[in-house]
Amino acid sequence: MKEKELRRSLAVLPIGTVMKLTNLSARQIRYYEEQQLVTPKRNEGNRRMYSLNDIDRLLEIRDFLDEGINMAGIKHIYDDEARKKAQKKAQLEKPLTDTDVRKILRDEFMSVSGLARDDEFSFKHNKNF
Amino acid sequence: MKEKELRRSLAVLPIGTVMKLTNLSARQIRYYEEQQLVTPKRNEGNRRMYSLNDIDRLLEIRDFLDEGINMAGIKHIYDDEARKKAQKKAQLEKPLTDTDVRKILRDEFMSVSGLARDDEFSFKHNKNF
DNA sequence: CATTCAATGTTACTTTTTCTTACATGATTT
DNA sequence: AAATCATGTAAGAAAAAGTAACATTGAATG
Repeated sequence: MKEKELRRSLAVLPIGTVMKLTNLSARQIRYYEEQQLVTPKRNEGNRRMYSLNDIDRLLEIRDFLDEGINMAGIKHIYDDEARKKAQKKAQLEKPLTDTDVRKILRDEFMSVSGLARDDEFSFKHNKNF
Repeated sequence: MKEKELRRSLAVLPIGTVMKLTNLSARQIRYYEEQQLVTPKRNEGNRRMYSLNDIDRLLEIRDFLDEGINMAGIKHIYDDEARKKAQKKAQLEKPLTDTDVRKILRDEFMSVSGLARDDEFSFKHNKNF
């Protein structure tokens, strides 16, 4: 469903439309952008252009505000989300390095065997593992 | 899926966006409207606002033109479509009459059996079928 | 071949929309 | 009370879009 994703991220809506769809004022919408909660594209003439994803985000912001959460709170929520997403993505993108694999195996081994001493069973410095 | 239908018919796009999405000039888009091939909404300020359905329609028109079909031809196609759709809708709204049922059955029978002659197998004038 | 017509381009001028910036205001928070 | 947050409002400039008229081009037709 890559197609749908693309459509939802297409910046095709002017701010006037967004105002109607979200019941937010232009001032509010621009302010939320200033606060980095949305990042609309700009067209050649410097007009803000919004995607369906942006609309969703703005509706969500509106709901958060209605719930009494302030800008800082909302920012925090989105920062959290972004961090988690970035981490998950990073994991999926590049497969584990050798070092990662060694670390995971060692950790696994340790937790299973209960070994935690730097003894003959340690993998430390064992480049051939 | 009434939700989706609604979204697709929401007039949210200004002509500038439509130009980009369809690769048509403003002149072309307005001309097709003049020819009644599309009927965008207008906002309070009299600016044309298009829906996703309108976009589809315009892309289709573009394709027809590319195929060498002229306005008249395209109009005809859409008129046909509209007539068929209206008919189907009318059918769905009020259940079939006895006459309709008889006609449908006869047509079906004819096409299956290959009979087309006015002979002893004909249902013509057989009110009791 | 000259004419006509359909489809589109172009230009001029007006109105609407959007932009930025600055200042104002009513709640909170400190 | 002073500061800060979220939003409103106003001014002036730039961009987008509207209509209307005339221009161009390619295809069909007498």
